[in-house]
Amino acid sequence: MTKMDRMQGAQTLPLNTILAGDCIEQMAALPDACVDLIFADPPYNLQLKGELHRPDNSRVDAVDDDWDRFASFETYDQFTRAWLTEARRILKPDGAIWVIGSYHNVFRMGAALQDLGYWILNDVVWRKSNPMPNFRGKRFTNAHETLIWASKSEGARYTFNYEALKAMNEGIQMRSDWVLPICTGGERLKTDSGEKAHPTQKPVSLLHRVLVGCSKPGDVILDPFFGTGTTGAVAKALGRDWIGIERDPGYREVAEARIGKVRKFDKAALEVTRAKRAEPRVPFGTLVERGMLQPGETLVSATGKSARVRADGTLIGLDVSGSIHQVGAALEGAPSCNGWTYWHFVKDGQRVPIDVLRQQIRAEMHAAR
Amino acid sequence: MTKMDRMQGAQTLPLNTILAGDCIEQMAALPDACVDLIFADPPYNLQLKGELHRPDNSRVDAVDDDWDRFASFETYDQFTRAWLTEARRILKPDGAIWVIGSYHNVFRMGAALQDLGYWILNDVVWRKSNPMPNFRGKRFTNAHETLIWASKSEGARYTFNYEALKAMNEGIQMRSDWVLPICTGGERLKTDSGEKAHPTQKPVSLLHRVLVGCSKPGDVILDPFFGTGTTGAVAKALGRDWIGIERDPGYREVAEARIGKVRKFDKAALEVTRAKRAEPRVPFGTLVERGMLQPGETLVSATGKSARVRADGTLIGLDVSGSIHQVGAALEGAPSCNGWTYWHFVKDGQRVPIDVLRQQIRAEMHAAR
DNA sequence: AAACTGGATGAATCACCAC
DNA sequence: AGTGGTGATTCATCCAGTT
Repeated sequence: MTKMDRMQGAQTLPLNTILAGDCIEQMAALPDACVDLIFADPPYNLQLKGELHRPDNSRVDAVDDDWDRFASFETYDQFTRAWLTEARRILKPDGAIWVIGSYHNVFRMGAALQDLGYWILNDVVWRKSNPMPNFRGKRFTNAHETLIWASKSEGARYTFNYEALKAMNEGIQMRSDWVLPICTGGERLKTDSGEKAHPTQKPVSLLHRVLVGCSKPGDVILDPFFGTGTTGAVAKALGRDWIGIERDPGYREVAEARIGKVRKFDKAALEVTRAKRAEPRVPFGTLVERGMLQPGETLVSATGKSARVRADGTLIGLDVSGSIHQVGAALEGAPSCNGWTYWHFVKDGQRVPIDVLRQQIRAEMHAAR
Repeated sequence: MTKMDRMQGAQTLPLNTILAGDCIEQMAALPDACVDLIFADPPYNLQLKGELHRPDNSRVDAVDDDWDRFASFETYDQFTRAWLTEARRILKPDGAIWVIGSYHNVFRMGAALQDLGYWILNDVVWRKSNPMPNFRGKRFTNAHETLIWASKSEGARYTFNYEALKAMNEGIQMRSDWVLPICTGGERLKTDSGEKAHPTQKPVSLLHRVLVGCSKPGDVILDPFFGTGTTGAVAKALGRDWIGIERDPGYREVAEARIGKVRKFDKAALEVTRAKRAEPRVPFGTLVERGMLQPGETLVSATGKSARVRADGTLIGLDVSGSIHQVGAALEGAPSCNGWTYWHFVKDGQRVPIDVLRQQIRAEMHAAR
């Protein structure tokens, strides 16, 4: 792309503004092949039924906004295919799209992307370091969301800043799973009355990684579900042009104010994004799952006690069952016990502390970082 | 389910065998509602174009077997919907399914599951601790695969061993992202000539977590894409019955030999941490009947509320009377309240939760059994 | 001042049995 | 099948207020 092209585009495109209205209609008013990258965080169609309370009886503030309600999967699919069709038309031939969703909607979006001729490059998992737990103990903690990265078509020469991402990841190739905290604290935009300005504000760190990895300075980034404008804020800071589309006047107002305060190349703000990296916790159950220890196998202590391993990674001794720490403490009559050093397995007649197995797993995890 | 039902099922179902042939035809020959859990690892529809080479020019041994090739998304969808339809028919009403895939096929499977009436419970990310790097540096390291866990229909009472999974994870509830290594080393089955026996053999650890978490001893587990039989091997070790379906005689042979060598873990090892919900119900009135609490006695809460015990096992407070739960909820203005943990009696100046008395009764019931 | 404590909160498809 | 009663259930983080 020459400088001249960019100048012409800049004259006709509503750069660095928020378009008011429905995203399909607003995209329809844009010319063909004018956008380098699209980031889209559409309604998830959560289909929540009743209220949910935490064990302390406080009420969970659910996403029950009108914009997230659809009559059926069919209705949702029609909506999805309509906006993805317009999005593809306005993408440049070597442009790309990122979409984000949860299991409620992401499978439908992925299938639609493929059907419409997009070419999926990766799916990326945003592993939340601090998700909301499953309060009723009925399912796994819903601890991630899924992003899909796709080019406009097969064979397109999409932008991928491999070295920048590798540098961002301490010299190791960036993987398809990203550990990032959810948007809380000072980053979370509030109304004057102290409520959250938007129920699903995405963290700056997520957009930072997407835009650093998959766009260049001067690129045009479009977000058809702009909300409170995280995409615009990060694009501005990184020296990209942006176009937002948002229906809700309240969200637009918050986004305008927010982006107005952003300074270009504000490196200090971007450094906040790094996720903390502590020594990984290795549950004892992992050793059992991986077959390093067998259910039924006997562990022994230096004091001559013994217990047997169960399939769920608990131990069972005489009259007691529970974690390696609990059973160790009970057998010794002690208030607490470090099961990792207390318990040993027997190999070739030798007692080996189970902590040796934990070290092996930690070594693997470290290599995979 | 009674013992008799299980015996009848055992007589008609081809338990603990590998059925030879196409999975749709073989499932069609099974009766309605006969299976507790399905684990399915279908062809991924990978669509690899040419050969892939590492930086040192060695060739990557990719999945390019015939069974993994489909002419188009339409063909793949037809196949997917056909086998998922049969799978749903043979599932018991409270049964569930796990499917695994990558971005090539998982979006199509997820949408099909929803369209066919399955109810998605979680999507789970298998985060590989040792994935193959992206040799060309054109994309993110493809470091995960996606599993979908779904019940047969909305509202079904699926099996979820919450406490066992929590125990397996050092006392913290299990999340939707699982870090597990890929299947390598001694676990990876080889042919006589030393090649991989199957291109996509799944690790035992993955199936262990699925089966410990979502099935019970004695359940019937079906795997319609059996391959080298990881599902059968883990099911046998965990004391579950299994049915495999596999087209390829070579894979069947490897699987048979493999499963023949597996030993079932003993009964004590298969016992898993039990949920409190499984404990017998004790009416509060029993404590009064047995004289553990006296009619007229005052109970107190940690929040400073109080109420008095009546002879019929109800409480009476200011303006309210009813069960321990109802009075607690009313006094707190809460939607619900667990009276067992909310109310305390006073002994030697100390507040003691009435749940302690319930535990005494349960211990007696246990001893008398 | 630094450390500690209590409260709040986040895209959530979050019981089950007896009558 | 619908209703009502019992009673089981949470992790990481940030902030405000206190020691």
